[in-house]
Amino acid sequence: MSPINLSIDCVVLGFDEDQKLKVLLIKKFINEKNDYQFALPGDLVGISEDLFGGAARILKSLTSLDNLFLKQFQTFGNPERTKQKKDQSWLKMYRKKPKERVVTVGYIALVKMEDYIPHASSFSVDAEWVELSKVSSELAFDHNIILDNGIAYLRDQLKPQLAANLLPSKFTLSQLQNLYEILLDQKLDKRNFRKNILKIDVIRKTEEKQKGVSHKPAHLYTYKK
Amino acid sequence: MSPINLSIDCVVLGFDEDQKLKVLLIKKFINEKNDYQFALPGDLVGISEDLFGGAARILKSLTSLDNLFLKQFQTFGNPERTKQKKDQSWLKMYRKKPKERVVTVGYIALVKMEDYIPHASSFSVDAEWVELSKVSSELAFDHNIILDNGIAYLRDQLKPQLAANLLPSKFTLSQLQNLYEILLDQKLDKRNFRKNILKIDVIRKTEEKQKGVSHKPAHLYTYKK
DNA sequence: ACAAAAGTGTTGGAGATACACCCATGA
DNA sequence: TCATGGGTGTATCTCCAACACTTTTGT
Repeated sequence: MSPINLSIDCVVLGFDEDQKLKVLLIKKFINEKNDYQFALPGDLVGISEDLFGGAARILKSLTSLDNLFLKQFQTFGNPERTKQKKDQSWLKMYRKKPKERVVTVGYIALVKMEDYIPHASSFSVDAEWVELSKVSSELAFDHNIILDNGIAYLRDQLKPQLAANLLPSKFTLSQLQNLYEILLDQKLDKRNFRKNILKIDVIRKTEEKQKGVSHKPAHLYTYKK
Repeated sequence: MSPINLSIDCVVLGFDEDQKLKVLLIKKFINEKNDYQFALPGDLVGISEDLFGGAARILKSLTSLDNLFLKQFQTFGNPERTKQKKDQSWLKMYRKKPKERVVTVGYIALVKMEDYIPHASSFSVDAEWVELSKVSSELAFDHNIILDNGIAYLRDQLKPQLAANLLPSKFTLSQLQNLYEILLDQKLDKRNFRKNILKIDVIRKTEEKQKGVSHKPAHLYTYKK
């Protein structure tokens, strides 16, 4: 029986200073002519490597960050998922056995952009933050599906604690509200939002305020503990 | 690189006439002396078999039922998950390569006990419905963990539609409430429960009533559509 | 002085919760 | 006639949604 290969693919999300939700994509060169396609970062699972450990390894090699929010959300096992024509060129260049089936475990990772070190990637290719709405619909393999499922998973897991993993360590209430609005895909009432988030008692007002903004500077908050 | 094997394990739940939530376990004989252990039904994934299709195949061979509620909930990939001593005997008897790593995809299935045909199993072993609270803490491999995670998944996915997959096609409101109470692990107020479930308009009262009970017979309801 | 986002309370309505008694049947 | 679960309505409370103006800064 021909074996099934197992890989991990990561949906890595960041929330930028410009208040946009972005995903980290890998630019894969698929031939000698510098043609490329985008893909989610991923790799085959090591033979004695834990799945979570594998995801952490991929993340670390990509961002040099440890201890990210990192959660398995779904496994993708369509036997045809790596069989499309568009994907054969890359497979032939980089995989010993390009025709073998690959099942992949999807992980979602949240990173604070302030901690992210550009070009820390040890991938032999470029990593790039792409705004969600601008992601190509022609990612490698079934990565568009994986991405969509990852985002959907995040949306319905959204809890106040989750946002802590995307925001800088000090943030304004408007930034937090913004993030919520993007993830929930709906406008929220400012006064109600503030009432609610303060009531559940997970964030604390600091002494500091925003600087250099041409309007009333906002107080900065942090997550408790 | 030594390959990673991929399997599927199913947490199959039924809601009995005696109002207990039960899981379908396989009795595995682990040596020639008729010693056995219990395990979740599962199998290796066929080389060109879809994951969902594989789960459906296992379910069908076990219950002869099609079109069950069937949902992937988590993948378990601890490299040590099949390495415990208690599991070696069975592996040696039934697997060609008992030492190879196995990663397994967990599916949860809900079956209507009225549709279930006892002894339909084509497994060469016995299948047995076991009340959840009475399940051995020494299932094969990491199956206790898989079971617990499956139940937890179900609890927080609980929606009215879900219950339809566990109840007989005609049921009383008390049965429905009972099921909710078990899944949510809390008592619910009878009047409020009825108000709510009727308001969301997913069930319909039929003409029929319970028979042969030594108290006021309850109306039977069905799910709409 | 103007533009731009920060910050702040109150009210009405909907939905959730709490609660107790009579009814129909079989034994 | 008794035991058992079936079936029903109301009052209260809590939570959520709606809503507009003043403040502070940079330009």
